[in-house]
Amino acid sequence: MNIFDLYLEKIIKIVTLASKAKEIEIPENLNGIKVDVPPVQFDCDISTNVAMVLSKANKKAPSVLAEQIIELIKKDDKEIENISVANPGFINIKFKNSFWSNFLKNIITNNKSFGINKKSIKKKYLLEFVSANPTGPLHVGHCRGAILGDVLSNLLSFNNHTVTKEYYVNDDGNQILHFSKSVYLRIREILKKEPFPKDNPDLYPGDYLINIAKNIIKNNKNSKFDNFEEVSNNLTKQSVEESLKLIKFNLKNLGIIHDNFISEEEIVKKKEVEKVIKKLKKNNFVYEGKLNAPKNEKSTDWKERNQLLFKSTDFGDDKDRPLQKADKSWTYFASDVAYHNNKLERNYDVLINILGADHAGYIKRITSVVEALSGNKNKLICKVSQLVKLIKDGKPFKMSKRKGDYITVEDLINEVGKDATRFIMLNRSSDVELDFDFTKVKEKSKDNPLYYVQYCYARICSVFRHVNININDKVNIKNFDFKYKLEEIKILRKISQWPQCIEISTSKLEPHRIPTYLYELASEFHSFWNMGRDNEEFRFINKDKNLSEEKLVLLLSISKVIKSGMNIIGVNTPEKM
RNA sequence: GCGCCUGUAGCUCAAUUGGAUAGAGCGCUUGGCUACGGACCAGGAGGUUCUGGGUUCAACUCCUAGCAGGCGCGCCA
Repeated sequence: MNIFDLYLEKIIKIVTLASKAKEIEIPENLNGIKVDVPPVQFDCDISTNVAMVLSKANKKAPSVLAEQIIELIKKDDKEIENISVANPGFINIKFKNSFWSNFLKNIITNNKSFGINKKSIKKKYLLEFVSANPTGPLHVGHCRGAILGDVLSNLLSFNNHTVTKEYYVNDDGNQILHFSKSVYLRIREILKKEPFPKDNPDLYPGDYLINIAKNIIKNNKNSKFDNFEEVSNNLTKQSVEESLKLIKFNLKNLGIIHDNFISEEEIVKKKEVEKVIKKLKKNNFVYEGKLNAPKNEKSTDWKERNQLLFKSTDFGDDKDRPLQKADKSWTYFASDVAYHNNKLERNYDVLINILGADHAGYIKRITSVVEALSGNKNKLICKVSQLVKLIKDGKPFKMSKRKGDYITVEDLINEVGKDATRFIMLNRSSDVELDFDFTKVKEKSKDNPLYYVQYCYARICSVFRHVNININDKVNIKNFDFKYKLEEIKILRKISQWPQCIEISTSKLEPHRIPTYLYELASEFHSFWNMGRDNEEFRFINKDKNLSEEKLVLLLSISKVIKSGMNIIGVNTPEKM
């Protein structure tokens, strides 16, 4: 039940009817009309700008027109206690108690669907996220995008869309070869006591490779590991598998489970790259040509050559993008083009990619390809998550792949925990860089907004324990005819805004609004709770049984919204803390 | 040089996709625990929303020109 949508429909209906009766003029497009949350100082529940939008067409001052519309609304609606005009022409509405009683009754009986956006058309989404190279466990840098993707998936599913979560495994190309070579050298180190070359920047120095090497030795007792070329194929495959094991373990610890893992190598092997290039060629999006040297400092040794290019400049990219390397093997981009064609062939309505900030420069070319292949500019949405700045002991902490000293997801979960990690990573818009202060999150965990929200839920559970009601049971309420105090109405207003929070988070793919909302709701609750300290009237458990029931319904609705929101962001709501 | 992101209170950030007197946390400061859980609450101080111009009933939000910071800019993935 979205009361803002409800009243928007109502108001549009009222002005449309009035225009038919020649009482007021309306323009063709009524999109500007909105029903919104009024500022707190007005003590009203909803507010509309309808008079301001229609004032031009009626050649009347907004405040004058507003008075006229107020009369129309009053005639139509019996649930309004007070309706008034505020400068420069807003119409503010305050509901009767009965409205809120009905509202609560509605959300308690339909608590599972409260917040779902019922207007939106159900779609099939493909969400690609993480897709980190399978060369080792995940580190903190991967975390933010991983959590963002997972929560977007939850959010879309919550709104009854179909979502497939996919991980693209880059198990082909030079990096994988270097990785496999590193594993080989670790194996030699173990079997033949040959020291691992520490100074080769192409190799992967991390200690986790030793474990991977050990596992592979265990599984290949007959192999001698005498010649890299001989074992390379098999070894690469097994090394990637070992890496994926680590990655899946990390993801599971974060509470993330993908539906599909798609292998780049498989796509290349199946000649899907050739297939898609043929398709693009037919439509003149691929040609043989030369590229200019890139305009950065390290482009001194640039050699111009003829090569296969995708015409991404047709779609607004800076330059056309190469599909083939000098040795005629495919570029990363080429196989990614094939992968995206593969996605398109699986008939999804919308494709979403979650990328780290360091890959943002890649967006234009890949959206261009999807547009070229599908003819639809909005088929692929790329969402960027900005960097996480790690801070330890008040100082920025730089991770270095060369030294192998980076913080893994495992370290993070062990130190901070899944819930705190998810809540903090989500608490900010993905467009801004995030400060992740280790020492703070660990030491001062009481200042963590996660606990503030969880504490709200735990307190509610504690009340229910006192009256011997299981909070998860279906609660039978006989009487819904309650009289609410202003402080309680403030909580009800906040609850009524939950569907809006979901709607905006979903349409903009911005889940950070959810933790923000939950914090605000929890704040309303804690504030009310503390009023019961001085004044028994405000306590939830009361000698007057009817009064207690009224409060318990209110509490229950808060707990339902908190739980629902925490479910979406994938964080627990313990009943005791 | 070009592209993307950011610029809001001392610090870290919100702001319902253009609304009314721009809000929180931390920090500073004054107060509140014999309680339905103090992991909490109430109050105070703190603002030229980076700058200039434009669009309109209305701009933190949109357009434009700048300034500052971050990220990226082979045939690496």
